[in-house]
Amino acid sequence: MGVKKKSSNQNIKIPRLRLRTQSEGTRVTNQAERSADMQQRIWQTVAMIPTGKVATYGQIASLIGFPAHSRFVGTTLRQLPKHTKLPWFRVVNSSLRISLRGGGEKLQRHLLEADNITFIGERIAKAHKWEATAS
DNA sequence: ATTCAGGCTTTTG
DNA sequence: GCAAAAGCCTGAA
Repeated sequence: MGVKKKSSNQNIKIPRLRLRTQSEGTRVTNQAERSADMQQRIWQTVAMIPTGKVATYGQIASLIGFPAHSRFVGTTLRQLPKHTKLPWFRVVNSSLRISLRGGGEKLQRHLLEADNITFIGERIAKAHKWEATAS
């Protein structure tokens, strides 16, 4: 594969989404529109985490092109409806630990274990970290 | 406009 | 490995 790698950039394929057109009759600010677009990208990226793998918030943020927005990834996932089809539970913090506090932690771990993911204490085995590769 | 808290990350000690 | 501090960015009050 004659792929030239520049700096520490990984061979990651970033999903390209069309910017949605302005909805009629509804004026949205540029900022709101940008956030909505970021959320779309977050959803799409999270959706492609394969079963048995986990990604970090920062990893998702980098994949969508905003490496400094790891917290926003968390905020976005938090707002998901309970019945969502998105595998939100496959996103963990940079220590490969569950960030959720309260009852959510138990649920997330349960869902991850259902995906055949192994824990070492509170930490997820490194082998489970998802490495997005160019297809 | 300002302040604060949030499913974060990285650096230091 | 862990705790504290500092960055970073957004949404809500």
